[in-house]
Amino acid sequence: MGDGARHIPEATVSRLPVYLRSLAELLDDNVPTVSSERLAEMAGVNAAKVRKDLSYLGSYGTRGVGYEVEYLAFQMSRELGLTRDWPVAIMGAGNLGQALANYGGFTDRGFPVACLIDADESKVGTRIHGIPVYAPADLPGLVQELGISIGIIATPATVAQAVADHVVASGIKSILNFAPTVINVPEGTFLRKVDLALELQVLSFYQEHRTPDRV
Amino acid sequence: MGDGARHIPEATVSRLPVYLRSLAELLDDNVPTVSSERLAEMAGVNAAKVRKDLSYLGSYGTRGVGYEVEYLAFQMSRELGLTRDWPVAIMGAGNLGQALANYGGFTDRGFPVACLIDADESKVGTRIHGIPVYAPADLPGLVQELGISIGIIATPATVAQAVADHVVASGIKSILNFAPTVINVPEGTFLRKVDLALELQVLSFYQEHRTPDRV
DNA sequence: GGTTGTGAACAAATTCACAGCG
DNA sequence: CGCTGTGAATTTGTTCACAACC
Repeated sequence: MGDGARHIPEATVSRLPVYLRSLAELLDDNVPTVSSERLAEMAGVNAAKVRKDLSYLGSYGTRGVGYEVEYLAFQMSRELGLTRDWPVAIMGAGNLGQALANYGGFTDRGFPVACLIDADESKVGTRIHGIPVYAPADLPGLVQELGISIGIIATPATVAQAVADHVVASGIKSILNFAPTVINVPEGTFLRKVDLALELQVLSFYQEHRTPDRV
Repeated sequence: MGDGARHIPEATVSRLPVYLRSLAELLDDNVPTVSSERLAEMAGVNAAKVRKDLSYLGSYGTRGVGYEVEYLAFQMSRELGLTRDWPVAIMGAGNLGQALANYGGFTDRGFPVACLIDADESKVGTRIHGIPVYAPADLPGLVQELGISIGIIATPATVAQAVADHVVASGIKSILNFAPTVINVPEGTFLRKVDLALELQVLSFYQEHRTPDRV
């Protein structure tokens, strides 16, 4: 066991998955050690940032040598809580919900899609891409039985807040919101958002103002 | 005309679309003016931040009153470059590409999906959700003819860099990357990324470390 | 009175630069 | 000698607090 790191900055936390992906590539290629310089190149950041970020996890490097890939990958997975699966429920079996259910990337990375939830009676009881569709009222039971820990909101914006409330009431503590609206959650619930059109609007801004190199 | 704002901070730019969405709601409800306080509530930030952010666009508020919703929305749209459409090309007609093509949110917000591009010969020439599928070699011509300005990369990670290079070579200056890998673009090309699994991994971290209220 | 717009104070994040160690 | 780990410096972003103005 043993630890030694506490309070990792938010900015660092959101870069850890990027480093982990790079480490996975290196593992695939049987590369035994990696320098901060090389890891920075792979992750698209600079070397000082890599070293500072990794230092929050502990002193896992060796001066003059670099980081042992396998060991660092293990420590990072552990820190990120990725040594176990986190089943997710996708709220909304419309376009976006179905697409996400069919997107292999979640299951591959330890986030199996346990169920889809939709209010449409005609969808309940069917399977979409192999994933069973349940009614909203079934959610609390599913959370218990399947150990669902994350809710992905893929509903229209109009109902997103109500759906989020139901997700929280069902005992889920983490929400990833794809609906293009702000939702509020109580203390103790973690919320992140992905706003697809927002990203395009930001690109539009920088296209108008032929400003920087990389945004 | 007249202007008066220059060099808007990145953090502000990525909040502008959120404010704009709130303003659109207020417009729908025929609300004539809005205070920074109310706008902050709708956008999920605090009032001081709203005022500072809006001040970069110019002095569009009235002390003691607030901001005129319609006027502010117009100025913001103009600043974001949203007074015209920006046609996009989706690279990759697999799961994710098809889902994005079918996702109404892009077209609705001024980013019509002009085409899908896929290397698979059997898909080329067909239509998916009404969007025509072309071969990669057709891209430069399409950029010219359809005025495509943004490329959305929805290919597997393995080919994402090559696809990005092709997008850039075809004359596109803005890229939104959905592939779970880092891609490099030359100076003068704008790049943003959406990493779906990354967001879940960050939630996993905070779930392990029962840390904050909101992430 | 009410609300904006903004300098000044503060906090977070990034980068520098080098001592410390293998 | 090479590369990490980290304090210090710098930059960027946020929040405060209040004068300016309607």
